Amino acid sequence: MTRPADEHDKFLFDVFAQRCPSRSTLEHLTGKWGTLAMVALHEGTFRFNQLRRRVDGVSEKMLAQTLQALERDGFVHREAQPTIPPKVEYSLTDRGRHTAELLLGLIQDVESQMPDVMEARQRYDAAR
Amino acid sequence: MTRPADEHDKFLFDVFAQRCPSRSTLEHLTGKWGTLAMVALHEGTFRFNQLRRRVDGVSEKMLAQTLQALERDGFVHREAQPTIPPKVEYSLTDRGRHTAELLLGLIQDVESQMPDVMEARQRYDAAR
DNA sequence: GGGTTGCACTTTCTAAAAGTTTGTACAAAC
DNA sequence: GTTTGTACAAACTTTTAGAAAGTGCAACCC
Repeated sequence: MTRPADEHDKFLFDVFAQRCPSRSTLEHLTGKWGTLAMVALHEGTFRFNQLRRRVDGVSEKMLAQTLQALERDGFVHREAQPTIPPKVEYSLTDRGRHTAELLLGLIQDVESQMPDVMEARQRYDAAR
Repeated sequence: MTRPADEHDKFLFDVFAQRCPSRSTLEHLTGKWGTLAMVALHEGTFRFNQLRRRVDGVSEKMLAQTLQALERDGFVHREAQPTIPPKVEYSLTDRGRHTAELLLGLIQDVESQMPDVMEARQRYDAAR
């Protein structure tokens, strides 16, 4: 008799191990644009260029790449209409929405800590 | 009469704006090594090379750089003894510990979703 | 006592990633 | 009929990450 599957899986993945697939998934979510894309999509459905304007500073290439990685991991749903000009709508999957909430919490935490962060930076820079 | 300070600060920082200082703070935390370093330090105090072994795959240069950024932002505390050989201990500040808990939650969420992620990847790759 | 190892980095060099620009095939607005 | 917009892909350039070596000494091995 083997252990139940969910108890087993708990120990199968470890982000601290270099080769674990969870490492790349984490990077897709926390990479420079991953977090911003996820949290933007948490606000609703976006078309490609709409999303690009929301995520200030992202290049077309990187947004496409980021969205492809997130779609492949099952966080983002891509709905394309094969019309000309093309119309593609991006939204979160159920799983994506769940994770986006954690990322949203993180962003809000960071924004609220910024006054303290700015102060810490000044103290650090002054000390040299 | 002005608005109270905390209500004001809420709107002062926005990660979606390219030039907002909160953008770089978020990147320090969520960058490739930031998250791993924060969560490792959540387990306790580490010396430099000890941490390097814990965060599998990080180079000396990147770990030093990551820790400096996190120290400057006030998430990490650095305690150096000017002995030979040098002894430097890294730990989280109170603020760092608070944020590290959010990152830990994210990591655990990712690890537990990995079976689904692997399945999603296979479906995505099979569809071409 | 001579060689290796460990410490916490910094500096230099190269490989990989990010960013920029151009091209696509049309359609609608001007 | 020229410009604008769509959602990218491909080619090229710049920035960054990673790998390797250097530092200055002390403690261990044999």
